[in-house]
Amino acid sequence: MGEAGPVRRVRADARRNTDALLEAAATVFATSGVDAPVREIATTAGVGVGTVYRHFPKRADLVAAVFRHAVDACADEAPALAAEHPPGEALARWLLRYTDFIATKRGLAAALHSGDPAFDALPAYFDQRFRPALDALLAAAVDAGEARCDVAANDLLRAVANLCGPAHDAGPDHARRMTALLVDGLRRGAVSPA
Amino acid sequence: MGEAGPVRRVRADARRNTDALLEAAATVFATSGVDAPVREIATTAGVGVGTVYRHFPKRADLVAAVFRHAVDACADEAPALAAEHPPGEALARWLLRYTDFIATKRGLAAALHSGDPAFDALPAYFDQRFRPALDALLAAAVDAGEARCDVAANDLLRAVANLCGPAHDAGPDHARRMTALLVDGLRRGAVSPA
DNA sequence: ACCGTAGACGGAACGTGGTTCCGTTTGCAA
DNA sequence: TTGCAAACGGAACCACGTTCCGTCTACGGT
Repeated sequence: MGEAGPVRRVRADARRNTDALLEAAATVFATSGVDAPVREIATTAGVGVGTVYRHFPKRADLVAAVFRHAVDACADEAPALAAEHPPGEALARWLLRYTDFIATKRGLAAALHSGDPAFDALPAYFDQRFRPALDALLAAAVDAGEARCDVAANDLLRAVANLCGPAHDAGPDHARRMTALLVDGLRRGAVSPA
Repeated sequence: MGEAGPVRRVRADARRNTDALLEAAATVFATSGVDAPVREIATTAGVGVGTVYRHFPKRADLVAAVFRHAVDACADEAPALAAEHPPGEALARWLLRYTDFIATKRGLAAALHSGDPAFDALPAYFDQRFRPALDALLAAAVDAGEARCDVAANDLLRAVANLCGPAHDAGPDHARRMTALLVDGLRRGAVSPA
């Protein structure tokens, strides 16, 4: 099931452009929304449209790639936080980080439900990356007696996501405050470690 | 607050075209989805695009008009059914009719949440037409002891709509069967009339 | 019945955005 | 240094929504 034969090395400029495109797209999507024209992204990346389509055959593929990239960045912070903070603290910090992810990517999330086949695999990817990440944090916190044990990672992910749902509220940090509240409750019901 | 002065009569051909467009749009939307190009609708209606835009300044206005038209058609059947059937029967029949409406207009419903200002008034219109219509049927059925009295029209509308939500199920009449189930429950808990 | 005109009509033309094509350039291994 | 597979750029193409404007016509007035 591994790679077959000597993988033809990707050219350095090709990799550089892929990265530039991913970064440019993230910026542009944040600035002008997910509907920003491909040309704008190409320009921002200092690249021709042809190059965009070489790396991402369809516009939706680029959107999907940006999404995965963001998911990765967020998920990868879980172990990092776990290494630098006590379990309960790490859990709280990561959930706040996750809150930002959800809040930031609302536009992308909407696009996911557009029916485009390029997005079909994203929900699964979302789960596959976030669930284990949160599971680890949660287990550690529970073990350390710093979080209650009757909440599943999945429920937590969904709950926080929903908490950030309706954006017709006060200040921009409303979501963070709500999540903080939730986390508070999460850390209270803890039982002492065995 | 009434009309001011002699309203300049609308030309006969103008009205004919509006009707033709509404009908054509409904057909095309059902056939090719809500994203069908305006030109296709114009052609189907036997009209030039200029005429489409004379009657509906924005594409979204046409979509909204078709939606309202469909709402009207469905709501107007309520009194008609009430006149031809016993209350419980009328109620059941109309809810099935409403189920078809929901199932058929899923595409339109999705468009409603696109943020286009042309759709802002539609949810209110939906309520304003359907709630009273169902209220009447429901009240009559309850009075006749043919339906339980502890269900609100609003809840029923929402429930049926949700029932038709996920379309990843079996046969195309899945929604109708689900609604039938619901209606069954509705008619059971009835109490004899006073 | 006939006119004059407000208003309607059709469809070419325009602007924007996605996608394709292809001649040119370039990283890299021999 | 050289050869070429692969990558690049961006003009060109196509599909849409929307606008413009010259032409046509319903209909109230004579």
